[in-house]
Amino acid sequence: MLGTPSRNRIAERREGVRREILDAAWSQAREVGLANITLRDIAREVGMQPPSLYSHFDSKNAIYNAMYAEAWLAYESCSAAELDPLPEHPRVAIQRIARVFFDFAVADLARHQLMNQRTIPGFEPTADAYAPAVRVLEHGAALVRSLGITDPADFDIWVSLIGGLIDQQLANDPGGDRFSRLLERAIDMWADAAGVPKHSPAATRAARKN
Amino acid sequence: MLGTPSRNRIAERREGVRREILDAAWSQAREVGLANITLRDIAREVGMQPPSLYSHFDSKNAIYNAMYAEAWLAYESCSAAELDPLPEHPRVAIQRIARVFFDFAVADLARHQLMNQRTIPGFEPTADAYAPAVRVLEHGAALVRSLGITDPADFDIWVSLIGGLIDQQLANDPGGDRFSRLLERAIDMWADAAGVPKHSPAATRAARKN
DNA sequence: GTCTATACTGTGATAGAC
DNA sequence: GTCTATCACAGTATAGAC
Repeated sequence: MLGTPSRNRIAERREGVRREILDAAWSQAREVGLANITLRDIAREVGMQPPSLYSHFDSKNAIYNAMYAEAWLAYESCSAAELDPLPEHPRVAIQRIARVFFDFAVADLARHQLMNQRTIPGFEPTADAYAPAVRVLEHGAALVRSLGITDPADFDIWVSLIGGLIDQQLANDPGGDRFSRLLERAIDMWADAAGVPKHSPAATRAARKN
Repeated sequence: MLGTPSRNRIAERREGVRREILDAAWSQAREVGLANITLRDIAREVGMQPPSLYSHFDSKNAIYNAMYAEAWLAYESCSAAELDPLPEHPRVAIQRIARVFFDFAVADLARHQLMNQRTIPGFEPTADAYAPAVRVLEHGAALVRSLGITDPADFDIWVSLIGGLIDQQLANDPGGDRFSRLLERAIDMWADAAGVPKHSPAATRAARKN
């Protein structure tokens, strides 16, 4: 058995190559745009011949697919870190969730295009890759419900509002904060309409006693 | 001079060919997706050889450019028709503008992608083609100002809200009305926050007398 | 001026030797 | 698993017939 790498070692190495390919794909995407990456450039950055990529991914779209899953998993752990503990005050909580999502999206145009827009012509994520995305959305919906928002229409409007501001920010003021500045105000507007309490839970409890 | 077509005839014919090419491009875009049209398919639909397209357009992006201008011009005349006369009641007016834009966008995915998203990799409209778009936006801003909304931030939020609902409708419920149904409610929410009068101008005038 | 014929470059993808 | 060789197809360019 000496000199024969174990199954684990082989799997590790293989996983390492996949990582290198994906890292190269991300760096290319940020450099030339998500839609403009080429297998040749990725291969060159990794240090192999273009067809060799096919030993690790079935197609270019399979690379996009892995990147898609990766992006949503990254957001999932980012939000887990940033939104725990969730502020007790519903207004503050809803603002915070919106802000975390907004900033994550705006921080990386290529990633946002992949996660939230259908900007790659033939690409659609597989069910596996899509799973984290629906998990995040469902988690957000549950959080909003826990704040007393029962009408699903309110959740849909909340999502649309945040997404709309993100798109405008990236399209019409990239690198700036023209729309980012408006997020709190817009969410507050929504919270007023949806009936999110303006005061803290403690104040709500105190008021209820009267 | 007999048998020699006049300058006008030639220009007309030339313009006719341009129209045929653009029509073919639109029909292809709706069939296979905006980003997936090819010069070969366009040429075949028009009945000429692919390189002949270059007698009429400098490049594929020049075709996109003409389509872009055309789409915004189409919206400009659509909105002129649908929004004249603009309802006197500010709430009704703001709802109507939003609805006209929403329906125009949702009616044609390819057109919306071209007008409002940066979905074509290398394409950016020229200043000429962009002009109708800024005209429409400025016209919308002026309309909103005329309704008493003086803070530009309110206009930005209004635009983001409509755009966000359009994107969600097209991405998550194409052909349906899940988000279309929410437009009135969302705009009303915005109008409340922006201070658009709830009652008619006549009622406002009457109230002011007290 | 316009169209045809042909070719060039770059793309994703495949086959088979090692 | 990686390589070399090659394919099919895209957008693009140009030379030359009409």
